Amino acid sequence: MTAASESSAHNGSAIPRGQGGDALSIAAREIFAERGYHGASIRDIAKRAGLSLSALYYWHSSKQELFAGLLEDSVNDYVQACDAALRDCGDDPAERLSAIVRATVDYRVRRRVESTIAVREIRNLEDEHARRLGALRESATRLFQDIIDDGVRRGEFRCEHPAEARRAIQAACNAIPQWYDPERDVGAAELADRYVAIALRVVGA
Amino acid sequence: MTAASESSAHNGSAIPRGQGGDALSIAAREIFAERGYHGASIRDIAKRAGLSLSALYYWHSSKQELFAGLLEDSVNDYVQACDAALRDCGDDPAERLSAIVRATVDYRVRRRVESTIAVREIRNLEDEHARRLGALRESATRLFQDIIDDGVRRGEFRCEHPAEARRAIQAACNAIPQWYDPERDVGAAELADRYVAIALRVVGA
Amino acid sequence: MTAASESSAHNGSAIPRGQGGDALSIAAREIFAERGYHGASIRDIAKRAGLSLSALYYWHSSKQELFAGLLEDSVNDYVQACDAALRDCGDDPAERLSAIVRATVDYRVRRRVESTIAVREIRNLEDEHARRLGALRESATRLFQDIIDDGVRRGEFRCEHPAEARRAIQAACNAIPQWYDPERDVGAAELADRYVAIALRVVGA
Amino acid sequence: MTAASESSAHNGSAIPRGQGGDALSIAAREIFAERGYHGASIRDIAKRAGLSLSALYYWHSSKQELFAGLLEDSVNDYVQACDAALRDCGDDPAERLSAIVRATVDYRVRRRVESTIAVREIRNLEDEHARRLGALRESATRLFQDIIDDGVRRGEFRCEHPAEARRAIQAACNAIPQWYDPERDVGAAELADRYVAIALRVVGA
DNA sequence: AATGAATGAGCATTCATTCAT
DNA sequence: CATGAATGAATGCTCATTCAT
Repeated sequence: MTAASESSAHNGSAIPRGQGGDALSIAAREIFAERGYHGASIRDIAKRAGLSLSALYYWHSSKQELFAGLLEDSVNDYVQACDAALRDCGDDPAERLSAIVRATVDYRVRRRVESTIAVREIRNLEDEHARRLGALRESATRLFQDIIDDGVRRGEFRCEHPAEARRAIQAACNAIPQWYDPERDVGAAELADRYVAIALRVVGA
Repeated sequence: MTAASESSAHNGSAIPRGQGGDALSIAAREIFAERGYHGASIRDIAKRAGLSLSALYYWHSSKQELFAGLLEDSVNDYVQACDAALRDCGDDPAERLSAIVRATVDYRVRRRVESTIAVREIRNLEDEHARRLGALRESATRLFQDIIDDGVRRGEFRCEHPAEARRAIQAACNAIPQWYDPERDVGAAELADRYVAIALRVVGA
Repeated sequence: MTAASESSAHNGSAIPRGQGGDALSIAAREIFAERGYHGASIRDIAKRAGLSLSALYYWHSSKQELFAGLLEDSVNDYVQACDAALRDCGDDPAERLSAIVRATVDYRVRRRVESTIAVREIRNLEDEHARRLGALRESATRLFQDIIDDGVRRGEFRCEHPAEARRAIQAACNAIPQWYDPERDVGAAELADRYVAIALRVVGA
Repeated sequence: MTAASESSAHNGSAIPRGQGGDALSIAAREIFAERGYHGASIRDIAKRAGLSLSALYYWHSSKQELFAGLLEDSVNDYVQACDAALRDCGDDPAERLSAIVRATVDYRVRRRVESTIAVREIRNLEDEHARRLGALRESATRLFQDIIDDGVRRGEFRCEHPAEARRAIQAACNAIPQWYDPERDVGAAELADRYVAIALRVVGA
């Protein structure tokens, strides 16, 4: 807010670097995931980060900004992971669908905490943040949809209702953080294989 | 926020004496669905019901009880709908899977508001309520799982990971209230047909 | 409040006769004694009496009236008991002091519950009630003081500070309900003997 | 209500930053003494301290803790005053009884406000606090009882019921804050003399 | 003689946030 | 970078009381 805010802290990426900032981001992620946006109190977040309430306000200008920063980073990372996966493969629809499902499952497993928030708490974003995140999310949706539509057009997928197919596949992947336990369940790679198989069946590959 | 708030009880004419309980349940359903458990304030619920805060406490002993009652009713109804659907069909796994998917989609469409709560807000139940609802939910899960396992055993379903198949199918159905808009999207029956088709593909029928 | 209030219910004695009224008075006595005026809720009083809240309002026009009625009856009874005790004895100061102490101890033991209230909760009376009860209490105080002053004047009591003596004796008697347990401690008669002995020592009889 | 409310902290000049805790304790003492635990609202306490409701919660975690802290401090001080008084005198029972009565009267007069609370409001303590304070109180009681029992054993006191004697003496001292008015009544030293004389008579010294 | 339904004011407490240092 | 102290608005809930029957 003062001179300090000209430093690297508040410069676009809403999650700042530095010890205090990192601890806060981690704590916020956990607590938002555990209790949801309204159930989480910034007091508890600061306490878990081992910092004072005022320190939190040094790094983030409000609860909403802290929350939005988390979500934005997470969804950005996810979209980038999808882009990267698609960049590394040809233009065969089945191959591309496999790649994006694999990227999605992988992300939901490896970053379970953020995913919990991203999947369930988006409605708590306000105004500007909501618009920006909504657009990002839609871009991910379009990645899926384009692949499926392309497969149908080429005759490689037999699928009468491509929009439903896409929703079903995304819903299945997005539900993973609700039940997945890394200590009890299969690893990310194996799980991805299984969801790829399911997705291919859903589109009638 | 959209259709829901127009169907609210607070529409000019006052609530007839003695019918406050119903108005409160309806208002609570809407507001919990819109804002989640922690985001909903009992003051707002009472206001939408057209009653005073104290009247809410005359009918329900706490916010948690009001919330739990809603969830319990909803999940009970859903399980009964599944049971009824399965009672009316033979023992062919494909037929049974179709029936339960159809019942699920139908419930999620017709009772979108409760479904939103039941699907997303269960974690906010405390103690006793959580235990009871957890058991009920698990019984619904078992209905799905038993059908799929049976189909695999009989060789009618080709499906290497039946637990994953079940999760995918349930996740897809449970996501419906998040996007479905009765004014824009297809009717319940048609939607059920589409999800039955998807489910049968997922299990490899 | 309506025609019913012309009956025997609200006619001076604030504690009405009749089943409901009695049950309420007993319950009120207990709960006011247990939790004090502000700690007691009329809901709990009605519940312990086995009646509805509205029934309480049939018999008593407010919490304050119910409370004041209890106190008034109790203090009236006490003053009458003192008067009666003094009427039955001669004019010897020691005899009279013994009589009034005996009457006081007896009342505090036999009507422990009311005494608890009368001793500790008088300050919660409002306006009119406070004035009336204050006067009554003072009349009891004067009974004590007159006896002691008389004894001093006659040379039967050797006592330099009669007001202090009176306060000490009353305080000792009034503290009885705070510790007395009828199942563990000596009976009322024996206890009265002991306090009479103490009182006579205090005034230097 | 009378002298107390004039000594309140809320007298025009605002509370200096960082000294809110003291102002709150003083205000709480006064208001708890005036209205009792349940009759006192923390809003009123904060208001009299010249602070906001939230500031009260910055310093004290709950109404109960605030209340218990006051009581504990007061009873601790009293027990220490008794200990100190007894440390400075020989082992003659009459001398010791005089010392402890003098300390008690002195405390009840000098710290009338806390004494009012400590004497009348202990029953409103919960759990842990109640246990701790109960033990402290009992230790004070034992100080009295041991002195009296010792006097009886040595033949210096003639007293058939030492427990009753102790109760009477304590009750008389504890009642002082209920009637004592520093502007109208004799000073602490003179009052202590009078109560010492009464106590010595009660035990038959 | 009593009830079920409702109310407005008040309760203790927690919230996100700000200020001064 | 970070803190301790403070705030106003809101929270879930209970209170004494009243209304209509």
